[in-house]
Amino acid sequence: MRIATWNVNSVNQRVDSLVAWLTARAPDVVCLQEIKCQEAGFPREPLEALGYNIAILGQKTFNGVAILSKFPLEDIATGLPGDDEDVQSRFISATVSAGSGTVKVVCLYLPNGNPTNTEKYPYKLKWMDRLIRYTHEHLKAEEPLVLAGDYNIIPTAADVHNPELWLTDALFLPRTRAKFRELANLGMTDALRAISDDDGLYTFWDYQAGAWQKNNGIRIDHLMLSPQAADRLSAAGIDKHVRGWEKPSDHVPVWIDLDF
DNA sequence: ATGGCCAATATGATTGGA
Repeated sequence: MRIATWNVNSVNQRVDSLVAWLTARAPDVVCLQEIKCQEAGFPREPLEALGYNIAILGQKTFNGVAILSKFPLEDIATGLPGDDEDVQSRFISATVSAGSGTVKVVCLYLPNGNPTNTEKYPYKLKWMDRLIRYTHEHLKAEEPLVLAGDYNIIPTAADVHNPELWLTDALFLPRTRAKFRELANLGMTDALRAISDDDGLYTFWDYQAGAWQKNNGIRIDHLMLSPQAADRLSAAGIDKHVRGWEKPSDHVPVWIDLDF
């Protein structure tokens, strides 16, 4: 089973790229972030034509997440538990069954957290605490679980082209990275790092200041795997070339293969 | 952080992104 994540930065701006990429990479399940539309405005038809079922948590203008799956989507749930006041559309989950196995897939869009001297950074840290609690609870099932999405977290200095520039940024602050390690230490495996220790593996290049041309990137899109999912991991990759397409998102797709 | 961007909005300037 191939599972991918991609922050598309407006799904309606990315339909042509999405169709081209889905056709070439042929993922079974795709987690999309920043669809930037309500459910009624989601471009269902071209994606359903490729054989995908779709679960959507939309929001006007900002955020918004969706899961595409060639297998039926069951037990769809929206919203990360732990804060009834949080109305931002950043979390949707579903269970996917292939013939030979079942996996729970979570699609998440973790808050950016900048500027750090505003309420945005505490919101990010609290969101991470909620994600850690959610994961802790769901790991008790001892089943394949994949947390895929835009984490807005640079885990280590090996995941950024120029670490010095990010030292005070919400994506790279010690407190942010410590909470990411806390998630990992529950027993979640960073799929890409289980496959490769290479430097220069990035998933985001800013639109500004020629970041793409200079390869001034960061790795912030991740698939975190429960032990039962990690034991089935056979491959992982970043589709970097997509950043060079016409009218690109600033993020590129990341994918894994699980042996189901 | 930023020279340089991009997307959405009852739009033509502002907000948010990372």
